[in-house]
Amino acid sequence: MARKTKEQAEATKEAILEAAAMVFVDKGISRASLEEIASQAGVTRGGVYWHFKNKADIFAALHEQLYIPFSEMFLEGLEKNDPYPLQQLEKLCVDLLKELEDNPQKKRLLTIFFLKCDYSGDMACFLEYQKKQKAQSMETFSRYFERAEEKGYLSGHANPYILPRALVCYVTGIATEYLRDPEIFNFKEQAESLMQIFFKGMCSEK
Amino acid sequence: MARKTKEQAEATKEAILEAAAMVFVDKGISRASLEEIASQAGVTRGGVYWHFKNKADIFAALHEQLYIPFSEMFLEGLEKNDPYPLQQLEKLCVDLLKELEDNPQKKRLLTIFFLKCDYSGDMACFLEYQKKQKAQSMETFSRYFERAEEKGYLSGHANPYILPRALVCYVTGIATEYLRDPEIFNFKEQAESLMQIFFKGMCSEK
DNA sequence: TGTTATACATACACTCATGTATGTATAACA
DNA sequence: TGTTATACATACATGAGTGTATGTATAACA
Repeated sequence: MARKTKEQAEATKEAILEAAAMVFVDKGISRASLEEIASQAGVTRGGVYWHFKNKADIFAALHEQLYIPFSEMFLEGLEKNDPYPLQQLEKLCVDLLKELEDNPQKKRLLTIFFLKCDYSGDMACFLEYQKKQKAQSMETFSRYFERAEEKGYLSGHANPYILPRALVCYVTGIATEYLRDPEIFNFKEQAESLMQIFFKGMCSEK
Repeated sequence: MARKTKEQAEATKEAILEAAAMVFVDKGISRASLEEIASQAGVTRGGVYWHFKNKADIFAALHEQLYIPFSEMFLEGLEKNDPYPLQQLEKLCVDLLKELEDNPQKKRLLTIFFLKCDYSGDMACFLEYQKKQKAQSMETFSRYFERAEEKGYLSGHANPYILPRALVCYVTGIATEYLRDPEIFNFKEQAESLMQIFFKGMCSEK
């Protein structure tokens, strides 16, 4: 009773990833066993080793699943050439937070990455990956701030080199604290205020 | 050749903690073995088990070492009754970042807590501990903002309920990103600018 | 329609860290 | 000064997870 169709095989691969996300959130990556992931996906460890090299390889697949879609949002926004780049960027950040609140899979994955993962040994390479991802985000953010500066929307004390870094810190900080304790924020109501606190300080006009 | 003096025993206990911090940063908590910690501290596993119940118990000791001193800073500031509570709070945050940069032990410990720890199983309880710690920080921050509001220093859109949370997110976000890649920030030069970005948006006068 | 590669299941060998039990020299204390 | 609790070292037992090797039914393909 073995040998499934190609589509069926792809389905079990996704089932394994889905199961892995659940087990990782629950037990943490270090304590998660491939045995438990396998059984929760309805296969044995043999099946898991067929689709993935090891635990880190599963993690890598989940990692891409999250980080690809996030960066696209901000790149698309750039192409619109909005007359108010700061408001545009602010709104994108608000949307990002709300999306995080509404999308349980993203919530699960980010929880794993921020709180259920020990980035050493096999996993250290993902810090490098995240660094590159984040450098790219900041590069994108810079474009928004540069446009804002060209149009004279930036106040003097806010230099455009440090602003994108500050924004990344603020947003990831909010996300981390939210995942650490989801009850402290209700993004549907508070995401706007949160981002306002950051952005209202940079406008040269009042 | 066993049985040391009480002071000697206390010294080996500290040696174990020091060794643990080094091994935790290097291998991560999940991959760190008590054997390696012991040998790096100049004892055997027997010695480690004499002073600590297990790995989580060692972690708990390191955890307290960091979180006690941090919260005191902001409480002391409150007693001074500074006429400009926002500037005072801003300066304390700047000092906190610079302290993080200058103090290698704090840097090591925070790196462990943010990047080398998988908060599940035995370790899940520390998230609770951190939540309480952070709630207390926010409580303290609130006092600064309340004073600022009484004196009319807060602009309308910045409500004092959400401000302390936002500040905590910003500062921890900066710390996390800094530990993830210490080269992106130089706090000696940039800590002021970073905190300015946050605070200049909340003052009603320009 | 026969062959082959696929998509797993099963079985095996091995490492490695953990917890505990026991031994022991000596500081502390009366 | 004898006794006892201390501060470890040593030895042992154990399990849990990992990686790989092998088995096998069948989809895919020619």
